[in-house]
Amino acid sequence: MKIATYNVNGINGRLPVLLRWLEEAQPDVVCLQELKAPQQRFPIKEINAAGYNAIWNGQKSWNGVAILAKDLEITEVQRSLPGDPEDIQSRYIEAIINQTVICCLYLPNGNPYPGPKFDYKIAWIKRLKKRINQLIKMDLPAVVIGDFNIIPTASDVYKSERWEDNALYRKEVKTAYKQILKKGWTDAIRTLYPEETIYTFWDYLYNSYSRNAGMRLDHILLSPYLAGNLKSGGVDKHVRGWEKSSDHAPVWIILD
Amino acid sequence: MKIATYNVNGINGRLPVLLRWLEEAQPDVVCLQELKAPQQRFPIKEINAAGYNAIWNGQKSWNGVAILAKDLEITEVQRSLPGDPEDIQSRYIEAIINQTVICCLYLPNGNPYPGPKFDYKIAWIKRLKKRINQLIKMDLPAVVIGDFNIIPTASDVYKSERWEDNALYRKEVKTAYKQILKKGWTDAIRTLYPEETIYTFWDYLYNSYSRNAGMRLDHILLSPYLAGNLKSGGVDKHVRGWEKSSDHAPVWIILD
DNA sequence: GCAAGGCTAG
DNA sequence: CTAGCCTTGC
Repeated sequence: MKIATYNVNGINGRLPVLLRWLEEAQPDVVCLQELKAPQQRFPIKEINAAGYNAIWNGQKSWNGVAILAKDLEITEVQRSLPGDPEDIQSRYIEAIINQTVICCLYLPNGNPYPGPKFDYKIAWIKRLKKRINQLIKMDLPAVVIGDFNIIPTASDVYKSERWEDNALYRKEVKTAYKQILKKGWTDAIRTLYPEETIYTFWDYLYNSYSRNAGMRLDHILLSPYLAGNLKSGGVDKHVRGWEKSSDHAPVWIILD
Repeated sequence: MKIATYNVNGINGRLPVLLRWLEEAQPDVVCLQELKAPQQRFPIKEINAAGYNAIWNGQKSWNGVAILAKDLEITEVQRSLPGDPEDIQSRYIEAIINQTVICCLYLPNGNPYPGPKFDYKIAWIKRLKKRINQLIKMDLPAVVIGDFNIIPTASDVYKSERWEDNALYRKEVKTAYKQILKKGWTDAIRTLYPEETIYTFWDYLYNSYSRNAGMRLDHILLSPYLAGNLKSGGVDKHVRGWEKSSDHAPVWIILD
């Protein structure tokens, strides 16, 4: 089973690129972030025509997440991250597909630091930990996947020294990520490539992509149940170079 | 010499359509209206690459006029319509090309009627008459061409009875147009096709184009000196059906 | 319905 | 830089 994540940065503006990549990559399951479209404006017709079922959680202008699956039933489990009924941002959707729990997330960016947006990010991570640690406790086959807006280590960003006070790289955030791994989650891409420089995001500004001034923000975490099934994985970096591309590239793994 | 007018409704958004039409129609002289681009954002490089010289009078967001010519020298005569130094709208540009005076105009729409915008339109027409009647008095070969925002007669609009109070069809405006013709200007398209229903504009709304609910707003007037040289002319109506088209279609004549 | 610009967020 | 939304004008 090939499982991928792609922050599309606008599902409607990105549709031609998304369809082109789906056709090329043929993933079985795809988690999308930053739909930037209200629930009714998700292009379900075109997604269906490409051979995918989908569930999604839209929001006007910002955020929005979706899970797509090809020839597999999608059983929706959660449409929001438990723990804060006041939180109305569409950043989380969870489903069972092919006997595997798929947790698709778009974690808050948190900038500027310090401030309420950073506090919201930290609180959101806390809720996430609670949710996903339950999955481990229940010994379920689970994948936590999406745009974490977290740069895990200095190797995951170009010129890390410039990012110390950025919410993507603040020590509170890196610590939280480490704690998640410590509970038993496997960072699939880093496990496959322990030493390589791997980025999943390049800013639209400053010619970041051509200078390869990127960062690794999009992650795929495997529960202990699944860790041994990891076959391969990677970043479809070339997609970032396509005309009208997102600022993120798709990330994928294959589980057997 | 083939001379055309085309209200592009945004020169930058319309560039692919404009270049496609230039390639297809091969006009020698083209007058453009509604550039909707400041002076510095006119795509002169692409226009040059298509084989055209150009002069233009840009304005941020609104209006804007240009004259293009292929293999012909453009001698700019006026960058605004004389008679009101306070008028800063970019609606007029005049040049001599191939020994012919080309007056390219984008006449004010004038809606809503009544009101200051309508008064501005009437005042603008008065200034125009003054300018172009001088050209006749001097017995010059001259073409007054562009988007007049005037529906000359009931035959020039779908369901004329609905338009009596619209600034495009108000009697003051129709009367002014008739007065212009009376001074000796020849409405080239109407002269070539005295009886046909000919439209040059179809609103983006209400499926106007597919219902052919249009109007004739773009005109080419010939001075007496040139009237006998009119060979042929027409409206490139099919261009209005192209993907991402303007709401106007190009209008052209051939003079010998 | 469409284009531009100004806004906000990244 | 880029997307979406809002406003303005037609």
